[in-house]
Amino acid sequence: MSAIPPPQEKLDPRVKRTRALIQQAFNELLAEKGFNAISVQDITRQAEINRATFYAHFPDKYALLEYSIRQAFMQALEKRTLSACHYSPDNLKALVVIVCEFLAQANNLCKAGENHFESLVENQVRKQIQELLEFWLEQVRSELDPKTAATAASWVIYGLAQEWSRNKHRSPAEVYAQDILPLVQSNLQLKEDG
Amino acid sequence: MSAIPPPQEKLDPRVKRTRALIQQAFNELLAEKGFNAISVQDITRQAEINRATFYAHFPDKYALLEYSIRQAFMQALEKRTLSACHYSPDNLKALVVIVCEFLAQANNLCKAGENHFESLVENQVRKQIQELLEFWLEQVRSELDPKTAATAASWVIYGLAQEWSRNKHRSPAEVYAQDILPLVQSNLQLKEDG
DNA sequence: TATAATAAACAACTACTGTTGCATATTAAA
DNA sequence: TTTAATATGCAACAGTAGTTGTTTATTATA
Repeated sequence: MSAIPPPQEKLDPRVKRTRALIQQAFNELLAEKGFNAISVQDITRQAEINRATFYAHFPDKYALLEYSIRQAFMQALEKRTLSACHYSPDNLKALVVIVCEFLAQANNLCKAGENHFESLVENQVRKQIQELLEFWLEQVRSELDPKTAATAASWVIYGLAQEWSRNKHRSPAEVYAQDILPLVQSNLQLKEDG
Repeated sequence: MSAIPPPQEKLDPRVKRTRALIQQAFNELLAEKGFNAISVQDITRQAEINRATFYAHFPDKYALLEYSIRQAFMQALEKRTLSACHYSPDNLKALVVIVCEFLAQANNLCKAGENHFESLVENQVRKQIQELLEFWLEQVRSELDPKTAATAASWVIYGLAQEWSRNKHRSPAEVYAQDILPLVQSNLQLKEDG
């Protein structure tokens, strides 16, 4: 059994049930206390499964968080069918909005300053941004190689979105995305006659 | 006693000694096994101090790593007297080189894929890049507010340097820094007639 | 030098981690 | 329906994480 489970194909119903129980328990606990304060014991007590069973699915609570975040962010992307799209300024702006809103929501889940929480969110979200950008850039001409441009842009998007999400007096995500769009685009270094 | 100790002022010699022992033990252990594999017990055994004493100085091993990284990166910056400088393209390039070389060195310290290690390094290093850039931007005119420009540029610098440092067949840091300099500068959105 | 402050050592404690071997229950497939 | 595979439950294990109260040793200061 894989530790970070791949997209659910034909899954043993027991596995499906157990993972759902873990996920639900985890979400409930996240809502009531910070990620740091949650132990694997807490999760398995809440889910009413055996602790050893948890370790059969995830190496530790950090892997569970990574998995949850990845799932949630993929869902946010797919809800707006962004993953299947090509590059356009509008799509890029939509991507920024999604990241902003996702991080704002994530900030509500964890008490301030939960270092590991933030780091794991970042890793998972930024990687997916980068993958999407690389996919887009395959179809568009840039001054740079696509890998470098996608890397630069993904870090900028994530970084700015995170700063925005922590700002208490922030403008709407749409407005902010519009504001920083030129900055983000400058990292893609697109050729004008593309 | 503060958990993340401030720059050493007049410090009780016992405190100084203990922290030095912890640091040294930590570095020795990092050299021989990955960060994940190191326990607080390991550190205190190696340093020949009591385990409770460790907790009097650092909340956990992650805080110790943060402290070590911060110290090391600050030293790398100061060695080239960058922190006292103003903005110039040459200084910006030098900063990129420093980050690249620092990350290349850090990658040697930890076995591949040590998730928490990388995250903590990133947090500490990127914050310091951002602080320095904000300091520079106070003296220079930009299209954006300094905070936003510094945020964007700091994420790009860190992100690109990290990708570069993981590339097995990488060009010299100087060359790479020169290549990506325009990209980095585009995030600062400097006014030409500054 | 005498004294007050405090760092470090020590020991004990609760709780959690990650793992293992085995029994039981569920599932899929012949 | 029978059978083989496997997920889960269960119990126990050694090891670690943090914390606490007390004692001892070191330091700074009057």
